[in-house]
Amino acid sequence: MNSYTDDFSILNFQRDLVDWYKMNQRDLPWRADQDPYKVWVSEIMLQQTRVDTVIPYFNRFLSLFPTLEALAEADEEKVLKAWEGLGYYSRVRNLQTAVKEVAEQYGGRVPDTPEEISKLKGVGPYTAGAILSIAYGVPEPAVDGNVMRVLSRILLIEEDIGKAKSRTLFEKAVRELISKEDPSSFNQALMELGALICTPKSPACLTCPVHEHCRAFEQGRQRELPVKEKKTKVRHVDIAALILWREDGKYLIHKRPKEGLLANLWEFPNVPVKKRGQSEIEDLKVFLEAEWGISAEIGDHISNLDHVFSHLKWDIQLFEGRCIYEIGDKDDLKWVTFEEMEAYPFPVSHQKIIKLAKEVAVL
DNA sequence: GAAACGTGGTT
DNA sequence: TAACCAAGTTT
Repeated sequence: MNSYTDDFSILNFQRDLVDWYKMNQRDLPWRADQDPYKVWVSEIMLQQTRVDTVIPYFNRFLSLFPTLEALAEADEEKVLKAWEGLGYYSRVRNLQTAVKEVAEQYGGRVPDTPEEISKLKGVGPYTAGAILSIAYGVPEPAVDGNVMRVLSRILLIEEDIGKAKSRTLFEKAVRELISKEDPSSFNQALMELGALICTPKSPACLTCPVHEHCRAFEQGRQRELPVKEKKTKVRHVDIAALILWREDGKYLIHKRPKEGLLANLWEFPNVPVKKRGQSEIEDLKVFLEAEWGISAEIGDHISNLDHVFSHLKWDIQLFEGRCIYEIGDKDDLKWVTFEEMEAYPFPVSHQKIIKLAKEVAVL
C-alpha cells in the first residue's frame, strides 16, 4: 500500500485520543449543543482566530442573531457591527449570504452532505468537514492547522503544510484514522490536542495522551515538525487620513467599497500618499475636491499611527480639518456625531482614529 | 498556486 | 522589535 498509516495502531490511537478528549475538553459555548447553525457560526469565527478571542463574539452574535432565520433577515450593517474587531470581514458577509441560501433553498435546514454544504459561500473543505462531523456525526475530515501539525508529528509527515496541496494528503490520512463511531469527538480531539498539548513551539509530549503513537516523539523530532516555509515581509503603505469636522459637531465618515480590504466597513477620509514628505495635505485636499466635491481647511497634524494587517502595514499620518464647502449627498458618505458613529462598523485601524478624534474634539 | 484577506497574543 | 501564530476561504 504505502500509506502514512501503514503499521499504525489505528484503533488504539482512536481510543486514547477520544478518551482523553472526553475527559479534558474545554467547556466552550458552542459545545453546549449540536445545533448546526451554532456550530457553523463558531467554525466561521474560529477561522484563523483564537478561541479566547471568539468566545465573547460568539455569545454576543448568538444573542443578536439566535437563529439562522434571524441572521438571514438581519441588516448587513448590524451583522458587520457584531463582527467589528474580529477581522476577515468577508467571513461574515459570506456567512449571511450562505444562511440566506439555506433559508431559501433548504427550508432553513443546514445541508448534511459534503456536496451541498460545500457549495455554500465561505464553507471550504475544513468548515464543511467540521460542520458535518460535529453537527451531524458524518465521518468527514476537518483538517485545519492543528490537525496538520498534530498529524505531521504523529505520522512523521514532512510535507510543507504551507502548500495548499498538502491539505489533501492530511485529509487522506484522517479518512483512514477517523472514528466511525464518533467522528465529532475524533475531529475535535485532534484540534483540542493541537491547542492544548501538541502546540507549535514546545509540545507537552510527556503529558500527551497519544505519545506512544507518535513517530516524531519516538525519534525526538517533534520540534522539527511541521515543516512550514516562512512568509515574506508585509508591504508598507503610506496613508494620509483626515478627521473632517463641521460647525454642527458632525464628522465625515465613508463606507468602503463592497469588495477588497475591509469591504463595506466605514472609515475616515484617507488617501494613499505617493511620496512621503510635505504633499500629504495637498493630496487630501485634491482627493476631497475631486472625489466628493468637498473643500476643506486642513489644520493640525494630529499624530502618526500604524496598523498591521496580515499582508500589509498602514503608516497613517492623521490630520484634522474643517469643512468649508460641500455639494450633494452620497450613499457612501455620512456626517455623524460621535454618538451616531457607534452604530457603524469600523475596522480597528479607524477605531484608533475615532479615539484620537474624541481627544482632539475636547480641545 | 500564490496572494489577498484582520486582529491580537506570544516569543 | 519583528516574526510567528490561531478551528481557512476566495480569487
